[in-house]
Amino acid sequence: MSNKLASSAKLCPHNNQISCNDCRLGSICLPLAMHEDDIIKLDEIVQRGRPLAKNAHIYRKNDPFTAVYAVRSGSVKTYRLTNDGQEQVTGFYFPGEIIGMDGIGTGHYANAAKTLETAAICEIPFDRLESLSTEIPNMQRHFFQLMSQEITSDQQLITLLSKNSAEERIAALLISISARMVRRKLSGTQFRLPMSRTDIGNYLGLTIETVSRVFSRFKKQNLVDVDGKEISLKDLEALKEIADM
Amino acid sequence: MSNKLASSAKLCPHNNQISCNDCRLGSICLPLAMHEDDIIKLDEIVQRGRPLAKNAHIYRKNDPFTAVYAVRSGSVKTYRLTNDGQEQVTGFYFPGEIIGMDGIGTGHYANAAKTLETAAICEIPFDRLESLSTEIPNMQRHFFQLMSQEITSDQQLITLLSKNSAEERIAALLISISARMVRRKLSGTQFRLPMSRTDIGNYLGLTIETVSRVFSRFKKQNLVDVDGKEISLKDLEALKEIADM
DNA sequence: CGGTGCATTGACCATTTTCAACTACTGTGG
DNA sequence: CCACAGTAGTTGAAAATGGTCAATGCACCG
Repeated sequence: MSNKLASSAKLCPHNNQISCNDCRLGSICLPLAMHEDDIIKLDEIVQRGRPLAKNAHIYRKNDPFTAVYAVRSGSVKTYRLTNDGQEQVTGFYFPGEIIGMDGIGTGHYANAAKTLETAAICEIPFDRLESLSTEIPNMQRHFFQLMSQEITSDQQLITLLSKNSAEERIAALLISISARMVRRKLSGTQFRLPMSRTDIGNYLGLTIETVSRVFSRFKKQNLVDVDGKEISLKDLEALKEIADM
Repeated sequence: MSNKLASSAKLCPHNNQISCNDCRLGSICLPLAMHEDDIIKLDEIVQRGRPLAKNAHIYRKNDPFTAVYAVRSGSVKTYRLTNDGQEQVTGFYFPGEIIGMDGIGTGHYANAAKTLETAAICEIPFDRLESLSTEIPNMQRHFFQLMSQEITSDQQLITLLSKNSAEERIAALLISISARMVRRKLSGTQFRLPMSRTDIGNYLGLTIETVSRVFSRFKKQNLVDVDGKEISLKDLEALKEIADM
């Protein structure tokens, strides 16, 4: 019976009874490279809320920093507001990825995070994570790695925005999402883009019209098949070539 | 006699005998908000090399990460290489600012850093800083802050590249450098830009020609006075307005 | 069934890039 | 000490990329 429960938990990522040990994201999420007994300690501090609706805020800019969050299911965007109130999307996050680390320094989140669709989120209170880090050296190291991954990915985006054309930017985003799908053992060539064209454009520094036109061009060149948010990458190699990797 | 030495040390930032306690960058560098006896401990691990020539590398991409560096005098740029070998400048750094933290995660620097002019650099071995951090809680906190400042400033650049015109980008850079001059108790309206037009353009995602034209336009509008690398900001308010702050 | 939000497409426009010519400055070797 | 090559910066004209404005389509929902 309890066995049956565990196995059904593996199947439904929205389930909030699941433990870090059972979670099939273990191989890419925080537990990555942790010993089983350390995972149990981590598991004890992780708060699993009920699934959030689409467009729900996980935290807002300037909220006091209390926790980092792991996406368990669904997807999330982070964004900043410019001085004149415009939105700037700074990242898209998929299951197994961690958000909220930008708040560590100041004690307040520098970004806001909201769900792009129904999503389940694990909350990891930072004070408890901090004390856990002193117990588990691997934990601290892994955490440092996550922070500097954030820096690295921001700098990749800087390069993309600074040097690449609209087509190159969009190809790069598709390739990046594809790779993250593969990491989750899902199809890297057929998936659903959870974000709107507006969000894509905002993230890549393009207007929604340009995004739409590039998708149409890619379609005409038989590089992709797009039907609204459903996308299928028909020629991954050519896309990688365009994305310049 | 030793008094005389100490006072002359304060005057010459290239001097490598100076201690963190005497360094006039103390108020903005790592010692910020540290107790005097903690500064002495920090001082013991800081390596002060002789001044580096212009265009000297402090570290290269993929060098093993062993230390972070504080700029003591002169200035530095950090940059990445794109897959096809182009340079992408990711930051300019002035005295009191810390570089090299992008290496913490992977154990290898993700960027390269080179001097823009003759510069003195303090090397802070990371393993010793790490153990010092366990002794001095403030130290660890301050260090976390530095890392997330890096994230925040990268994200500001992302926003700038994504949303702003050439004029806005350049105004924003000038305002940023001006503010950092003021922080060092120097003139915020008259200074020397240590980097080339090429570096500015590279950093801001513009061609060198566009940078040059924007400077000329600003000059015509009496916002600035430019003579090569010497610049004087004639109308700080108007520039701030353009930079959208 | 009409409304609303999101996406697509076209025509036109603006900003920035590209290409090219020219100037000023710097350092090196004769 | 001068000449000259090489580097850095400025300016102009033409080209291109992406943005703006506007019309239309389409799905979802009260």
